[in-house]
Amino acid sequence: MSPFNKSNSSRPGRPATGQAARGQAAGRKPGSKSPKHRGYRPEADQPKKNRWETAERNASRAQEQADRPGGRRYDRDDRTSGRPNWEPRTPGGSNSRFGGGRDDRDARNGARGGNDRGSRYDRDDRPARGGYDRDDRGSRFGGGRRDERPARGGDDRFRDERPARGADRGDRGGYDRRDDRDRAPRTEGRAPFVRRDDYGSGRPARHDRPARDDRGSRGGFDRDDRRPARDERPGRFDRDDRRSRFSRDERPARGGFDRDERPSRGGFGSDERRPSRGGFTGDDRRGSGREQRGGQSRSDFYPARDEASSWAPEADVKLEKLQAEMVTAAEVEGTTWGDLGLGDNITRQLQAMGAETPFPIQAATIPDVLAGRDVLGRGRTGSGKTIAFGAPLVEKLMENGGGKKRAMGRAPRALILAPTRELALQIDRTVQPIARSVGLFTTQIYGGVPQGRQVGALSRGVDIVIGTPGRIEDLVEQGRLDLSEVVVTVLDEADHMCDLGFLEPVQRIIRETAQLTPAGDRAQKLLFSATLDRGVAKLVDEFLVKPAVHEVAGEDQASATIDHRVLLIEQRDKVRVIEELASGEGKTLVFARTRAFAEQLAEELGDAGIPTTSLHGDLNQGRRTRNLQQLTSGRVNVLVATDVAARGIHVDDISLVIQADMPEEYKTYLHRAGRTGRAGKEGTVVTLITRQRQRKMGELLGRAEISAPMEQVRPGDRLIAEIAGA
DNA sequence: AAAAAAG
Repeated sequence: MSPFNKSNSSRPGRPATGQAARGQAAGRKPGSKSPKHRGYRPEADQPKKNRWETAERNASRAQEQADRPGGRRYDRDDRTSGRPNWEPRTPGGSNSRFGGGRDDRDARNGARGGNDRGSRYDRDDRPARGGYDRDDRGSRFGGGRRDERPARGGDDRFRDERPARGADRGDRGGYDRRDDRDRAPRTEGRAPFVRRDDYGSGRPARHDRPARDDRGSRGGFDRDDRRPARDERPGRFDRDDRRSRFSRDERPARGGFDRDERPSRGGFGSDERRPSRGGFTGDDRRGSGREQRGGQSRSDFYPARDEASSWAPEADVKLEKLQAEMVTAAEVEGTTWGDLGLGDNITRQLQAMGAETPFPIQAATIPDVLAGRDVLGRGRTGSGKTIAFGAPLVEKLMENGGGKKRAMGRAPRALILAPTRELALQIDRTVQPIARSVGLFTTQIYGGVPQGRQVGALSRGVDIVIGTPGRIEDLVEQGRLDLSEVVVTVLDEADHMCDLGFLEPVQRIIRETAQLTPAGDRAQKLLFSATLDRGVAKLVDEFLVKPAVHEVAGEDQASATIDHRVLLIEQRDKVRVIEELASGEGKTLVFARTRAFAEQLAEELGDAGIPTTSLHGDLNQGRRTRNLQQLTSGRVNVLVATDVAARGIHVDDISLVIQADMPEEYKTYLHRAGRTGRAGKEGTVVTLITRQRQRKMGELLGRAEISAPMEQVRPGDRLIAEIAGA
């Protein structure tokens, strides 16, 4: 164990293992007593700790009860019972001071305490697992008990044929200690307190390094270059150098104007030579001609956004829709998977999963994906987008599998990026069985869990990587994930992946993927979202060539099976109204704008006797997974979430979506609403606003093309009960 | 403001 590791494990709020964990469970934070320690805070802790012990006891009892099969009536969320009254912390205060500042990500996140590590709510979770668990398993992820794991299609059936632990979930417990030894040399000499920013910007040393264009083709066959032997590098700035392959200052300025230096990618080195950008609008197929791109219109496509890390609410602008090839449901009537070009194994698997015949969006995109084209797909929430890219992707990899199939340590050939871990997991649950049906392997790469298991899976060799940008980029930087053979890249929720904070990592990751397939074809990019709009231009312009654009005709909001309502309330009545709305029979998803409010609401609903759980970024990953599973399994009927749950997450039979806070963006409204009314079922969306927001809300609904009555209500009104019962 | 990275 390096000194770095020691301090690391006792960072405030950081989930700990082994000895440290026992210390924490007893209310001590090892190391934090020493002024030399990073976790040191001069006093201040004492009274709070006492409350903690009580809280932990209570929570532990509650969890034990709740965990017992057929245990007592669940009248209170174990998570919230006995919760101490926190002294409000300045957001990001202590955590970012000690643990944060690792890099610009923390700077971007600014005030926030630093992801899972600094989770304010982790502690509630800890006692629930019981100390003996940790001793037995040596893992803080012991909470991932098997019986609690979400069902995964086809998983068990294939367990035996898998390479050991390959493609497994990261949070099952027991991370790989050998990995620690492997990593030990790597962390030596690394300055733990140096912010990434410091070595990521303006350091003279950087200029020694070869500029990006000197590296020649990034194409992915220059392995030696891609995995520099770290030992050859000057020791002290090891990290810095490692960073270089991905480094920021080599990146073209955002928005991707200076393509000239790049080796011709698909033939557009500069804007002038760029072949019909209109391809993006589909006019290579449709001839829309609406895309007159004179030099002057550029700023429309690349709104000059301030790069500043400070966040300012942006106006909710409705960007132009993409001109797309329309499919109608009638057209695809009677089409089979085989007609679209999928093989027998995949067809059988799809049918085993309940997808008898293709949905329209699938029928539209699959042939183009198989033909090797770049594809943009827009399908309403719940319209089957995952299979639309997952199935043909697997088919393509299988066809071109060659002899490398199942080779140890083979590099992945497909990459699927998602904005949240839960979505990545969910995508894998769909794609993995399809891949398995033809002998291909997937693995999930996402943060919040130890990386050992993921790295292990990669070193055994996988075909499809599914994950979130942060960890993927991290493993690439570490040289543990080689994307140079990735010939199909999928962005789910692509418009969201182009939002500030996501775009740049995504661009860096895509730049690491292959440009050409071994056969010399262009590597494919597939972008999918229910709200695909001009926002993806930044990626389309840089990475896609003449993409096919598809959407399903007639899938507008008016045709959806969702009932929209807006309730005008007094601010002080909000919680009460939510209680009344959430006390109905069906599954209810409540959206709050901030984690703190989500947590508070969950607590208050629990106190009101409504079994409620929560999902947001202040929970550790084990807890997140478990809480979502509680809703899926029906153990609780109410989940309060931040927008982490807004996109993509599929839970059967959510009958009511409550927006405790109005969304900032019309697209967010559509995605939140899309958690209900899935696959033709009915659902209701209620948005609570105060009178001051009335106008804004009206405009937002207009952009979303939704008409909803606005009605004023007070707690106890019959209308509320009607909606709750609906 | 949310999300996304440390074994």
